[in-house]
Amino acid sequence: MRRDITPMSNAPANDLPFQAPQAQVLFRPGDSCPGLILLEAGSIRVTLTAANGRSLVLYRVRPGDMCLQSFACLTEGQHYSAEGVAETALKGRLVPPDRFAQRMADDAAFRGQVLAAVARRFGEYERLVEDVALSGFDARLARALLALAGPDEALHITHEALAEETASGRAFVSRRLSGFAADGLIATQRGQITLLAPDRLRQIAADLG
Amino acid sequence: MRRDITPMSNAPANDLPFQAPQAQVLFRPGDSCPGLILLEAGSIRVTLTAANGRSLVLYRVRPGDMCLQSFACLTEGQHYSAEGVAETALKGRLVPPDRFAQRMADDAAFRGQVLAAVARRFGEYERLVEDVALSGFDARLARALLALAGPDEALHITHEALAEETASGRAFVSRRLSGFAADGLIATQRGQITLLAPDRLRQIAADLG
DNA sequence: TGGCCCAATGTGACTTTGGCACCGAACTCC
DNA sequence: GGAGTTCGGTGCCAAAGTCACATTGGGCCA
Repeated sequence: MRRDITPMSNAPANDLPFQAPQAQVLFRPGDSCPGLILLEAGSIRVTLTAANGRSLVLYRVRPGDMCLQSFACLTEGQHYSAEGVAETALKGRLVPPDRFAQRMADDAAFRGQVLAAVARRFGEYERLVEDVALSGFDARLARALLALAGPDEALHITHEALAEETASGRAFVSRRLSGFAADGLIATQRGQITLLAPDRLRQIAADLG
Repeated sequence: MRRDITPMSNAPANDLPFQAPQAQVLFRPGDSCPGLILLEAGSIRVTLTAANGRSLVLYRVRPGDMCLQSFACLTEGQHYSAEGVAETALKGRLVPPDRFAQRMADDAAFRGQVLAAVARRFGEYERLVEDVALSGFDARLARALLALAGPDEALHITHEALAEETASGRAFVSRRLSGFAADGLIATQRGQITLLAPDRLRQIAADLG
């Protein structure tokens, strides 16, 4: 394990409880893997950075889900290939590599849970590829806004961060947000965006034609 | 099973042998899943098409590998989300859903094989996302040329097909190929491309800066 | 309060990429 | 050798991404 994820002392034999503060870097490309993280509370953001310096958000791990970046490490003895950051304070459990192999063999419920998570992640990767390779930018931006908005239809996020979400550039995000605002879809303040017409955004996100 | 993949009659109890001719469509989005394909010979091309009509090649299944499009179906009872086509004549085995579940539970070697394949596919998805979202076009094109070239440093492929490989448009592929040819990197004839300077192509494919 | 600093945003100019249309060249099949 | 079809080249324009620089808003501190 790396970068002081804190194992708690009264851990049961197989699942090691852990927690991490917000903004903690959980793993970086090249790190070896301490085990499978089962997340109980918080959000992990997994980011990929290319050789040329550009980067984007691959996916997020939410409570009840597991961090499958660890998966390749656990089954193939590989290393992490992306970066994971705690978006919020985290609480969860850590299944060490040997326990992971054992539970995959013996524990049908655990196995089912892992396979289901793998299947979901495959689906999300497909959607991501479709998003970045086949969708128009406005659709991608609208999807990001809808996905990141809270129940109050507002987001606290900078244009810079939105650019990383949409695999685009900050300047272009600014321009398109201005466009959205001019169309009455959103209202922008510094560091905050409010969705005024989520239904019309959903229509843009559908991206036909 | 769909579109007349041909199960052979003298099949052993659990793995159903199958074969398919070249250009056979193995599955389309929405199809339900007949089982896990273990490929012994040939190549399956898996293609994703978006609502707006654009499409790209997600990955290929090669001999010794398995078609994990089936995976989500087998573990979650979902349906295919992409299209699979036999690029060449295929030979392989088909593990039906119930046998799949059983072997995942009982057969450690099989389970290991599946998990390894899953881990590999995750890696390939990451590379694909990096390719289409973070790389410049010339790097993507160079990678496609290198990946698809035979041992004789030549490819038989149309610009149209290269456009689908690179998630781009045919016209733009033509233009950039002309550029590559002008730089002495490749030679083009109708329906064929010869790599003249694979090392320089690899350098472009590395895409720094 | 006023000044300062810095992160966040707005904008002009330019490059790269993608889309569309149309043309000519090359191949195929009679 | 003529017709039809596929493939590739090119002009033109729109979308997307980049870079540089101006501007704004907020927080912080004397």
